[in-house]
Amino acid sequence: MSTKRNDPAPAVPASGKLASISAVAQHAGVSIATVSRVLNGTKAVNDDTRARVEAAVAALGYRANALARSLMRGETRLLLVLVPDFANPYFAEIVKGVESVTRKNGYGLVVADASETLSRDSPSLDSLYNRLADGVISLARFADLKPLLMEIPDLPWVACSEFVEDGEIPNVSIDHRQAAIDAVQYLINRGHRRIALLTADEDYQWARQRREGYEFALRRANIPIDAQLVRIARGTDYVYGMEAAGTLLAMETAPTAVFAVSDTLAIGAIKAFRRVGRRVPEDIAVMGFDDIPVARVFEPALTTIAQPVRELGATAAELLLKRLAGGPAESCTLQHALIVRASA
Amino acid sequence: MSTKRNDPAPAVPASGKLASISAVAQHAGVSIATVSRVLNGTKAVNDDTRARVEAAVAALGYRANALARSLMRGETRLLLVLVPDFANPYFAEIVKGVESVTRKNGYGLVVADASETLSRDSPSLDSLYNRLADGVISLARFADLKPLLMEIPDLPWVACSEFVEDGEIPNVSIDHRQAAIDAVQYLINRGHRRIALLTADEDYQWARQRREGYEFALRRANIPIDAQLVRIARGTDYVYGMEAAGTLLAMETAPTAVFAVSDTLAIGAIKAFRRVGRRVPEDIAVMGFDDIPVARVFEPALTTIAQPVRELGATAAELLLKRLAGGPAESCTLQHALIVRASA
DNA sequence: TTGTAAGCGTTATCAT
DNA sequence: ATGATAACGCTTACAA
Repeated sequence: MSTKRNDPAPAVPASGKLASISAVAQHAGVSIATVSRVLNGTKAVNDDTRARVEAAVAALGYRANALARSLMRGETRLLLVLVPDFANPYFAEIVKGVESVTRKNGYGLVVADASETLSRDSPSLDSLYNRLADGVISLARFADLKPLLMEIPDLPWVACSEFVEDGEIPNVSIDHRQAAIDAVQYLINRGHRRIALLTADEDYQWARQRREGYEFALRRANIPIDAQLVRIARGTDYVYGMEAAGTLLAMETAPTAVFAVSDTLAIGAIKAFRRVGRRVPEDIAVMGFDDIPVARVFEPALTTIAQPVRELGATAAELLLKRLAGGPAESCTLQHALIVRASA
Repeated sequence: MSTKRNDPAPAVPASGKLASISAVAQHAGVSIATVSRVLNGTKAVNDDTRARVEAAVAALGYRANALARSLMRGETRLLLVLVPDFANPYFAEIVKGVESVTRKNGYGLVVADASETLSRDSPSLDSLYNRLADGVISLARFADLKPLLMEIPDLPWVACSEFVEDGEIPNVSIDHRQAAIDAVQYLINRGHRRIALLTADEDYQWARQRREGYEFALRRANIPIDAQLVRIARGTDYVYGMEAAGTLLAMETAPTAVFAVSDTLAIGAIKAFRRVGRRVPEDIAVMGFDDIPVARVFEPALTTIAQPVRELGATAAELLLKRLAGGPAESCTLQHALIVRASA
C-alpha cells in the first residue's frame, strides 16, 4: 500500500496543514528571507543554500500563499472578465481570445457572471473586483457596467464588444452600426424592401447601434421605416427568436426579409417560419449576426455578419495589459465581415 | 461640473488611492479595531460611534481589502470552477446551476479554463487554486484533474459530470453507462442492428462509460460489435462530427443508425450525411447526447439524452458547500431522460 | 551571501 | 464599549 507505483514524489507531506514559508526556512535551516529570495530569484544566493531550500520546498510540497504574496506585491496578476451570459458561444469565443494573450503574459483569468444587474453589493463581485484582480475586461452591458465603474478607483477597465461612446473607458469593438448597414444593404441589394428587424433589449449598446444602422440603411434607400417591422425579443435565446418572429407572420403585409441582431435569434426565426410552412430564403430571407459555430452547420446555413471574436478578446487583453504597464490605452475598432451563405 | 445630477454621493473621493481601514479609523476618530467591528457586526458598538464610522466609510468610499481579509480569516468565500471548454453550452449550463446555489450562500464564483493540460505550474491556475479559492468544482477531464488533486491538500474538490470511479473525490453525475444503454436500446427497438458509435477521446471518463454502455446494449441484443463502426472524433465541435461521420458512409455496409456521444457531434454527423444526399432519419437515424439548446431547434430536431444540467451544477455546489461546512460529502448520481424528437 | 525586521490591510485577543 | 497589539504569510529594505 505504500509504494503502489514509482511516483516521483508525493510532494505533499502527510500533514493536513499547508506549509508556510517559515516551515520551509526551518526545514532548510535558513531565514524566511532567503527562502523568498530563491523562490523569486530576486537576488543571488549561494548554490548550496539554494539547493537546500529547493529540497525543503519539494519535501514540504510548499507553494507560496497567493493571498499573502499579492497583499505585499500590490498586484494579483489576475484579470477579471465580466461575462453577461456563459451560454452564449459568442462570449465564450471572446474569452478564449483574451486567454490566449493573458496566458503568455503570466496573467491568470477570472471569469465572472454579470448576467443579472450588478449592484455594488453583489456578493460574488464584491470580493472579486475589490483588489482581487488587477484589471477588468467587461463584456457586460454598459448599463450594468457603469455603476461599477464609479465605485472602484484605480482599477483599469476595458470594455469589449460593447461600444462605449462617451469615451470614459477604452473599448475594443467592431463598428456595430456600420455592420448593420452592410447587412441591411445586402438585403436591399437582393431586392428586398420590406425588411424586419429582430432585435434585443437596448440596454445593450450594440443593439441600439445595430438598430441605428438598420434605420440608416433603410432611409438611405428611401424605404420608409415601419415601426411594425421591428420586434424586440425578450432575450437572445433561440426561443425568444421564435417567439418574436412568430408575430411577424401575422401581419397583413409580411416582410420578405428579416435582419436579426444575433444568430440565435435568426435561427429561432427560421424555425418559426418553417413551422408555418414558409421556406427560407425563398419565401423569406433571414440574416443573422455573429457567425457562431452552429451558423454554418444549420440548414439553411446562415448568411450573417462575422465578428473577429478571437481577435476582439485578444486585443482587449493587450489593451488592458498595456494600461497595467503604465502605457496609454486607446480604443480600437476591428473589422467585421459579411458572410454570404444560404439563408439570405 | 460639480453637481450635474443629484447623485446620492460620489462614494469615492478624488484621491487616486484606495482608502485603508486606518484611514477610516482616523477619519472617524476611532481605532481600526472599532472600524472592523462595525464592518463585521462582530460585537456591540455604541450607536453614535457606529454612525461616525459609517459616515467615514461612505465619505472615503472605503471597501475592505479582500486580500487582507481572506488572509486573516483563512477563507476567501470564493469557489473555483474548472471548465474544459467555455464554448460548450453544456458546461455553461452547469456553471449556471452552480452559480444559483453559491450566490444564495454568499460565495463568489471564479471560473477558470481547464482546456489545456493542467500542469502544476500552469501560471493561470497556480495563483488561482493556491488558497485563492476555498474549494473546487471540476468539470475537467479526470485525466487532467488527477495530478492537481494530489498537489493541494486540504482543498475540497467535487467532480461534476465526470464520473470518477475510484472514489477519491466525491462527484455528481448521471449514469453515463446506463444512459448510453438506454439510447442504443431505443435504436435497437426501432429495428436497427448496424449501429455506429461516434465518440470522443476517452480521456473523458464519460466517453469511455458511454462506449461501455453502447457495447453492453449491443451484446445484450446479440448484436456483434464491429470495431469498424466506432469512430473517435478529434474533438466535440461540429466539424469533428462531420469529419468522423463522413468516413462512415464509405463503408461497404453502412450503418443504419449512429449514436453520437454529444449533440454537437450528432449535428455534425447529420450535416455530413445530408451533404451526400442521405436523409435523416429515413436513411440513417442519429441520436445525440446532452440536449443542448440548439438540439430542439435544429432540423431534424435531435432525439437525444437529456442531462439535468442545471441540477448537476447545483447539486455539485451544494455538495461542496456541505463539505466546507465540515459535513460529509457523498457522491450522487442524477437521472437522465431520453428525449424522442425527429432525428431517430 | 544571509538574517533581522518593518510593513501590506485585515481580524481577533487581550486589556482597559 | 473601545483601544493596543499580535497574528496571517509574504516581500523587501537595511544590516551584518
